[in-house]
Amino acid sequence: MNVEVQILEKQAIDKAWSGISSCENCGIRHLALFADLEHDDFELIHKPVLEINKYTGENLYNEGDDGEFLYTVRSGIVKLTQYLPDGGQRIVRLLRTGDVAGLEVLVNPQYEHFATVIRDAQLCQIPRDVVERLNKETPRLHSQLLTRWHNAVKRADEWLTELSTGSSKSRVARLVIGLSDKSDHSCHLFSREDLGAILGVTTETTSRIIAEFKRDGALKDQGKNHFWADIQLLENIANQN
Amino acid sequence: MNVEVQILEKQAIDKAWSGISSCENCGIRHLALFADLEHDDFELIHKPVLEINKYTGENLYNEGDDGEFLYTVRSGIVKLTQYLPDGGQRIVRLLRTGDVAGLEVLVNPQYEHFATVIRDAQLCQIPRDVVERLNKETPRLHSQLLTRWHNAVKRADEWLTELSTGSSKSRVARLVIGLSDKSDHSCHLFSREDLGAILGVTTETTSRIIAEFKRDGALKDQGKNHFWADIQLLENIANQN
DNA sequence: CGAGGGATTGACAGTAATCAAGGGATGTGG
DNA sequence: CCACATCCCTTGATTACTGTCAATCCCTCG
Repeated sequence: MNVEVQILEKQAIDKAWSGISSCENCGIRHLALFADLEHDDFELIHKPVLEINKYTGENLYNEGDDGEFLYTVRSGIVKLTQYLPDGGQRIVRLLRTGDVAGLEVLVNPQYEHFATVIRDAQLCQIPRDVVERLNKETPRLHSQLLTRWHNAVKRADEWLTELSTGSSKSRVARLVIGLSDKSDHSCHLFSREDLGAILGVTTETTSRIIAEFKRDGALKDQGKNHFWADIQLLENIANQN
Repeated sequence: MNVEVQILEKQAIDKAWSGISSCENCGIRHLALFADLEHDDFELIHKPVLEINKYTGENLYNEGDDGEFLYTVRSGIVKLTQYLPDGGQRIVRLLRTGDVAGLEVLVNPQYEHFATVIRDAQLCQIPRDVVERLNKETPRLHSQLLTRWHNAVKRADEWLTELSTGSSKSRVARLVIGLSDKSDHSCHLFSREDLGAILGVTTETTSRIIAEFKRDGALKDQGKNHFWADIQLLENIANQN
């Protein structure tokens, strides 16, 4: 952990101990796990909720680790990866603002994925105890928890039907669409390796297809894996072969 | 719906109205959604929970339908299917004894899949109201609900890493292992079309690979899609190419 | 400027999809 | 009881796609 993170965490610790209000007044609370909590509920938080920063490539936790914390994503993107016995790997989900990493520890003591930041992220690190206690003592957390689980399943299903069905080209097109901001056609991609692990294809295939999209004008390179995307054209590609 | 089903449903209706005890004394309750409920909780069930029989090929509900019921699978197998805009289809999950179809209606009013029986099934049809009411009034349902959601996500992730990663041959091998009873090496498969839709490959490819397994002795045909499986050999196949 | 890591491209082999035809079981009607 | 139709499974031939191995390019960083 670098010095900058330590300092940020120090500030966060101060904030947490100086008053639980950090959660109650959270700027993204309407998106977060604690959205429905009321004033008194926050009294139940007796362990610090840290606000931490993690940078691309850093790891949150590993599969099999004892699940001490849940992480709410405030900004950035986290990937969840699983490995096969033969070494094959697959990214099974991406987490973005409002999503929670490590929900499974409320049911099972160990993490079920490798969680890695793939776009600089700001996270809330919530001790498992806190969520368990709130879950026992206030009904206002239940519906948020059910909603998170529901979203995870829904996303997993879409991942399967949209990103793991059809030709490589269709799948890359669907992924690019999913990573695009439809309002301004901007699109920030990940490394070809990660894109491949999301789609279950090799990095070479991914690279070839994205290069082809660039040649066809479906993507316009703006440097740093940042592109302008022709959504309509990509949708046509996604729905044909 | 045929006459036999009507008669069975009639019996089930009689049972349900004759006393809510049908759920309280359910033979598979330890596996079911209501596992943790206590005597008084059953008083909250004011609508009939029907026990229905459905046969292979019959449909439980369609994507987009208004979700009036949840279904607990007592026996048999139900597939959940999703379609792509271009007509492609994909089976995203199989439900077996103890699983619940249609959980999503507790969060969202409409079903999110097509649910179809692929092995003759006995189901409990539970009105959504009943579960919602229980969920509001007794905390003992929460942990079961969270567990169901957790299982659904876990299964979805395994589906992706094990059944949608690697060569067709590996994937078919993994699927066959997953459908095998390890204690007696028996294995009951589905139609080649369904197997293909589970794996995201064509029926021809699936058929070729299963035929090859038969020639190699990994599977021994016992008629009616029933096989003896050499698990060890299949695992070797799954973990190489 | 050189080193290193990711992205791209090429050539080729291997795999899976497609199109098409046969085989085998089941069920129905003559 | 047999002939035939139907449905699904199997197989073949061919094409198209994707993985593999290897080389090169490009950008960033030291």
